[in-house]
Amino acid sequence: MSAYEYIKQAILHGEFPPKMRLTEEFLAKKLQISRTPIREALKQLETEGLTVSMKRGVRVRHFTELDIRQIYDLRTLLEGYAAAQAAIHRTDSDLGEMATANDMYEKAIDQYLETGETTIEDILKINHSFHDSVIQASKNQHIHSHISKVVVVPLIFRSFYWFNADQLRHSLDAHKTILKAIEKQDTERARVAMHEHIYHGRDQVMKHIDVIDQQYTGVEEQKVSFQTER
Amino acid sequence: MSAYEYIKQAILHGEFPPKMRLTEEFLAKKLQISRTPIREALKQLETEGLTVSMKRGVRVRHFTELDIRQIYDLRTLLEGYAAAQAAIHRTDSDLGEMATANDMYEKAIDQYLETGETTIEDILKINHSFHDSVIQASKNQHIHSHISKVVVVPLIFRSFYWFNADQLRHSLDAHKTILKAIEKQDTERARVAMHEHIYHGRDQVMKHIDVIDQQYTGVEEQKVSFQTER
DNA sequence: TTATCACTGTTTGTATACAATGAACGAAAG
DNA sequence: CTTTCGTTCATTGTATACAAACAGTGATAA
Repeated sequence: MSAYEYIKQAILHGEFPPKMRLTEEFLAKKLQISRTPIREALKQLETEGLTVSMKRGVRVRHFTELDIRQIYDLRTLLEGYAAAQAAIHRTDSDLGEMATANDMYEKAIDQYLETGETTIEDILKINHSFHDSVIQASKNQHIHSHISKVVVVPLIFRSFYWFNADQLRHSLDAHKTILKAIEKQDTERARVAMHEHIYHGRDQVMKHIDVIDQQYTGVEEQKVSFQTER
Repeated sequence: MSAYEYIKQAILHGEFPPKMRLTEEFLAKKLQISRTPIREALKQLETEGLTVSMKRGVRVRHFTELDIRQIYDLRTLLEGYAAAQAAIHRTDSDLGEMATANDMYEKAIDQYLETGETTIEDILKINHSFHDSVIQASKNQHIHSHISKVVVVPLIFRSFYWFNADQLRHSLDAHKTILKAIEKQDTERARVAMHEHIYHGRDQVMKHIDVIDQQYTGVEEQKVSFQTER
């Protein structure tokens, strides 16, 4: 696993919480490598928007409620467009891939709810692969990088994805609706269905956002908070 | 000027044409600095999509006609959304900035056509600042990075922006229409006006795309072409 | 002739040393 | 007591040396 992937995962899994200061040396010691590859990783994460480089050091970016809202707006716009384009350009093999991803999704959900041998992580991955297949079917190569940038942020809050059976079923139904619209080449229906699906996901995240905000206060070094304390 | 800015400018100005191989040592010697900052610059350019890293070396990305078409589709989507949001969220000071940018645009065009003391470069910059002011008025902080990624590619072809008087006037009118719609908070009109404006710009670029494609054949090293020659 | 293999040179990947910079701390002066 | 200045230390920025990887080349064998 590259330094980039490691740090990204650590951030997304909450190991490095928002506002935490990431010094190069600290990460280098942690990964047992030199600072050089660390710097590259940090630069990349910064251009992706996951970290913010201050004058001194790099910090994990803190996303406010407004940030999440705006990011979801963009995701809705982009994935809605992808769905509409997929409805135009989809081939039979595209439909096959989307259907496969969705079948796997259904199975994973069943397994998760019944036996518990499938984890939420697995479900998120499979969900992701369905969305990917839609993007692929849109035949716009350039849209992918934009969406991946916008998709990653909510994952920071994945620990709050305590999906219950209803939510999971609802999500599966949404996928099926989207798939059907793309199959029938109904562009507007595909776009709207994707819109609703993503906005529903946003609502789930927003429910927990204040809990999240609380959890990460005081992560930045005390020196900084002392100033505020006056 | 940082290495990143230098290389980016060089690419956008056609000094490093598409498919050209950019070895780190070459750039380091050219800029009289070590490879370390060069590597960072290249990594950043790669995540922005201006260069492509092969197994051996980094090359300036070659954009096909399809690429340009798809990139413009995304730009239309994003800037159209920005215009619509601006129509909702614009403040008086936003309107002021947009109006100022547009006044400067008008003056620059007049100067360019009459006295010639203003260059196309200047006009492009001012045009850019109008679009920026719209994005700013949209109040979505995150949209900016997406648009800047998508705006930069057509600049590679800026040498083909031989705008005539008609085109420049048309562009100015479009700006005015957009501005008026945002002022009146007519979201749909703002979006559509922006759509038309950008698609018109795309058409200008597409007219010259085959000329561009021809110009840059044979830039890659001969060793590669020899294989094809059989 | 063609395929395979080892060798060579070029180029990237990584480690490390040192320079530059900025923040924190403390001392001195108002 | 507060402000300002300079010193010190932590941290990033840059250069450079070396390791690793890969493409190209030529030799050898089928």
